[in-house]
Amino acid sequence: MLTINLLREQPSAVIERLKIKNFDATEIIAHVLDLDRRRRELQSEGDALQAELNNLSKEIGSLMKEGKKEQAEAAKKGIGNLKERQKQLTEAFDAASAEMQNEIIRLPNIPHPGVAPGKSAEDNVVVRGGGGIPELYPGAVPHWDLIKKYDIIDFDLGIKITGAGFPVYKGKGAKLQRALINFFLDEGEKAGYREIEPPIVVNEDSGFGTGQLPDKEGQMYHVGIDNLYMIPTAEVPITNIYRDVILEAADLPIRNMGYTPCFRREAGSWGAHVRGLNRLHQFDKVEIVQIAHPERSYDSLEEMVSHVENLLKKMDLPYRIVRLCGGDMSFTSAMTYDFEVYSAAQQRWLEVSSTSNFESFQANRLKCRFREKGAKQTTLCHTLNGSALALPRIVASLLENNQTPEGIKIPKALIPYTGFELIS
RNA sequence: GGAGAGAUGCCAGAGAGGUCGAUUGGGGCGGUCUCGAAAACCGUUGUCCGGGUAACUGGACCGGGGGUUCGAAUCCCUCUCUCUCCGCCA
Repeated sequence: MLTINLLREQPSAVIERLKIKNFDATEIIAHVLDLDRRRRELQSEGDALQAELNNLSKEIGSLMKEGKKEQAEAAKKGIGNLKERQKQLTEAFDAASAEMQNEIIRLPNIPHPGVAPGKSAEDNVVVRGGGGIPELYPGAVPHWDLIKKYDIIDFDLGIKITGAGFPVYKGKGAKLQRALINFFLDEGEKAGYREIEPPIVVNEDSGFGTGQLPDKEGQMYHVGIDNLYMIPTAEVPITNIYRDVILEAADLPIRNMGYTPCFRREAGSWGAHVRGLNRLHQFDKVEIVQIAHPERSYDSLEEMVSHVENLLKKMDLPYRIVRLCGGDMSFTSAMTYDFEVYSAAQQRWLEVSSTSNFESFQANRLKCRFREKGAKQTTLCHTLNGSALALPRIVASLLENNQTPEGIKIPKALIPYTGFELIS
């Protein structure tokens, strides 16, 4: 959520920069500023009235104390009208505030000046890449065939137990999951992240804090009886640790990470290119989250990008890093890097991580602030997060890229974690 | 799940219709003393929304929401959470 101060102070600059996201904010901002003006007028009038009422009450109080009953009763007489007026003012103020809030919430985050304009993924900027595209042997097949051949991931069994998109990992398939999670967490710890094991269902306030609610409730599984939401990403609980918190500047940046299963309904997004592990309702992910000083949040972003890149290098996966153009960025992000690994048998790039700086957009909703040493004033923090990493597509490309006639070779860095070198 | 108790500022804890943003203690910060530190003493210490260049100033906030009243931290209703006992249980 953008701050009202920014909209007040530089409305035209906001409109200009939101064009990069192909968003025309002209009308919304005009409406917001109008509501803001009205709201402030109403508040001034309401506050003055309240001050008058407070004074009258105090007078009545002292009259009562002095035993001047009649005078006190007389003073009560005029109050009725004032209270009627106050009721009107309060209602008008609440209405204007609520409407303003609803309008502001519709505005996406402002992209960083470094974000390129563009309409779709076609316009994204490839920053760099690494790892050679492997030459597969003639009998190579996509991962959805490999998992059957080696009986390591079972979609049909998942359908029986739960439904489509809930795979069952078996034997070496299950152990590979566990190995990847431990590998990612250990690497994260080396990079200075504190490990968190959060709840995987959250309340409404948390959903609102990171921006899943009120808009995207259709994308989350909802536990109706207790009004809780199953998390689509560990970003939600881990970032919400800092909801309604005032930090010290010296505490920043804060680096947390956590492994959780993630649940996504993916309503309406099934179709071509989502076979096998490419898109699931439940998957495992290690998420890294930083709370940063506004002046240094892009250092944090670079640091996170290097960390993710390092993971991909260690697993010898062919990858590329892409800076998303305005049109392909999420509503809440100011700058996003996507990491893609090449899936040799599918012959396409698969997104395995999205690492973003949200600047103060989430922090404003979260009320996550910090204070400079000695300062009285608080300032919104910047929040960042990234997948490091999401498992399914990593598994897909590991299986496809490393397949040989003898079986699937496990990358060296993972062998200490799997305890085996080959899936055969 | 049943019964009871409770929710106040960074923490502990007063406060039970009138001047309470809230006694007091601890902690933190600043100062005096000291070569320095401790102790002691003095001072200070929340958040949010308006107005004002500023000094300053109006309003709100005592778990959330609603009500009674001229006036509520204090009374009533409701929700949430915590604790104790009982039951159940990984």
